[in-house]
Amino acid sequence: MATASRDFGLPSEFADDVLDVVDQIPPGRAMTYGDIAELLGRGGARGVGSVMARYGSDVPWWRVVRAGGGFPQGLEDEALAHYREEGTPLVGGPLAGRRVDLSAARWAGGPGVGAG
DNA sequence: GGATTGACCGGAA
DNA sequence: GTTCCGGCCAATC
Repeated sequence: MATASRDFGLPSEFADDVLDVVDQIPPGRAMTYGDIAELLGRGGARGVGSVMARYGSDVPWWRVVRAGGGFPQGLEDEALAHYREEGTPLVGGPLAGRRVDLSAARWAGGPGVGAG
């Protein structure tokens, strides 16, 4: 697994795995860097972020947020635009949106993802 | 292999 | 709510 639509070879299986999980996040949902790292069982919030910074362009990176629902550094506006069109639950509503409402958007890796 | 960077996390003031 | 600090890990030069 972890190699379905990407064939440009990644520097490590970790990177490939991270992108794979992010790609599994359904629209209108979101996950935190720490959650992805924990779902994989390795890496870490920092490790996930590092991979995303280089290869996140190939996956719906906006569905990945920081702990608490914050947006990726330097892409706040980009992410916000995607949440509005996907209908992702935002704190205070789509007009106040500055954070994702993880209490409603948090995705724990649906059935078939991770170790099960 | 060493040093530096970066889309992070949690705690405290 | 904002700011400062240490810890954590992977990619890059």
